[in-house]
Amino acid sequence: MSAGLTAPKGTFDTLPPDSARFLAVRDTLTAPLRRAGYGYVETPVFEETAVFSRGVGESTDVVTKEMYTFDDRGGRSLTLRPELTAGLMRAFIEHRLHDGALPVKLWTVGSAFRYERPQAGRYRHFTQVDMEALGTDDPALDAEVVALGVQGFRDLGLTDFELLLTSLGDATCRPQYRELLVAYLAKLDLDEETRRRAAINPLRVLDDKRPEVQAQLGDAPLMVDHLSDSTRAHYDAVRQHLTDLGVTWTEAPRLVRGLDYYTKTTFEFVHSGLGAQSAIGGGGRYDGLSAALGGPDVSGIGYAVGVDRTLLAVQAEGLDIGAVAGVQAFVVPLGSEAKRLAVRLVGQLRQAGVAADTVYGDRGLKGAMKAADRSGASHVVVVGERDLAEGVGQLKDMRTGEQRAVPVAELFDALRRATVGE
RNA sequence: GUGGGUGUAGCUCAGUCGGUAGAGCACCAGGUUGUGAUCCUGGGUGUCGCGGGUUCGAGCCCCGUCACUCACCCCA
Repeated sequence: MSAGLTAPKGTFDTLPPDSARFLAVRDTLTAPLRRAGYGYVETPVFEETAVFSRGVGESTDVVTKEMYTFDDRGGRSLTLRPELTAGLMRAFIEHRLHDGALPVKLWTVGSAFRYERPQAGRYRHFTQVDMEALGTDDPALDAEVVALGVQGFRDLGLTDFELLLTSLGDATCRPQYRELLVAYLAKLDLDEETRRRAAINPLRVLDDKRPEVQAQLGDAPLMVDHLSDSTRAHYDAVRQHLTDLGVTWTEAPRLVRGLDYYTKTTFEFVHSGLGAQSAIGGGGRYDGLSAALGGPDVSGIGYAVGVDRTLLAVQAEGLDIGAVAGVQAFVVPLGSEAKRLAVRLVGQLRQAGVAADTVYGDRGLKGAMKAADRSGASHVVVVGERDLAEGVGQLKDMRTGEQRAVPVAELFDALRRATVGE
């Protein structure tokens, strides 16, 4: 709009009243984690670049072309986190949490950064809720993690979302399957770009949305048909537990994730009201991540949910969440003497836990009443010169319009009583 | 990174054939020298994204550029 400073490309500001909805979504998504014994963790928003190049995977798009990487003044290569799991795992290893009781259950929420072409629901700066259950390879834990994700969306009132579920195999069966798939893809008529992708990560070709590509994949071999016995047993157990937990899902044998660390159970939450960027959350098991970062060979599972995208989903479904409460009481002074009383009264009310406000700047009575109306206050006190001369203020109920004189000394109590229970 | 669409007031938008801007909402003030939400009246709050070109004259036409947006890709 102006030629002045603007938020960087691909970023946005969240302002009132939308910001209240953002907070409500964020807190609703994390509540199930807190109820399930997950502990809050805070890690830096930037890490040594190796945390991501080794953790997320050297060959991934995220690492090769989407990271904000820079050298600091000490010559260290640092990177703004493109996701939150790798940093959490780094902290888990650094502080030897694996030496304690297992599983270690953690969650965090915060900013992530990726240099991508902005699009609906895709930004260069975004906010994720991230949770991890580390150190135990128990299918019941996989089910717990998935169910907690579902719970967050349910608590928001979302209905137009779906859980996509599959197993990506493990270190024993995936390499064999990968060979099968590579051989299959080699026979297809694919463009240069897709051929390159097939060489780096053949599984990702399965996820291609272009009809001309999909048309050729009709009888492509699927990972779920080539799982090892133990991996299959694990996946079966996960599904059994999910059924017991009342979670429904859609089998998605072609589901692929763009981060290299995923193994076995893999899932995505998609919402139908968001356009192309339909994934509001995703995750899975990553039994090789700790070792890749130089830690012990421990397993892990977790997910990331996009707070901004979930907010878009909430709005797409027209859900009324995080409505701004406004204040309960409002004081309108006329004249400098009344102003002192108003400031004092509002201060007392706030200390007593009553949400209160007054007007600032030079405003006439009409304008002040308008501000009082906008504030959402149910009760307003008007104090003018004439009232002060009589030692009273006018207490007005904004809903009924009724107004009565109250002695100045009793205004605080009268307002506090009037707003109780609101 | 590739391709399409759009940029006019705080917001949503109109602007004819090229003649230097308008509506609704919002906001402010007055009607009521002391009363909001209704009503009436008044107020435009603008670098027509930016830069250049054509023209007597550009919001409108041309070129470039930036931003936003949608899709591919990627993914939260």
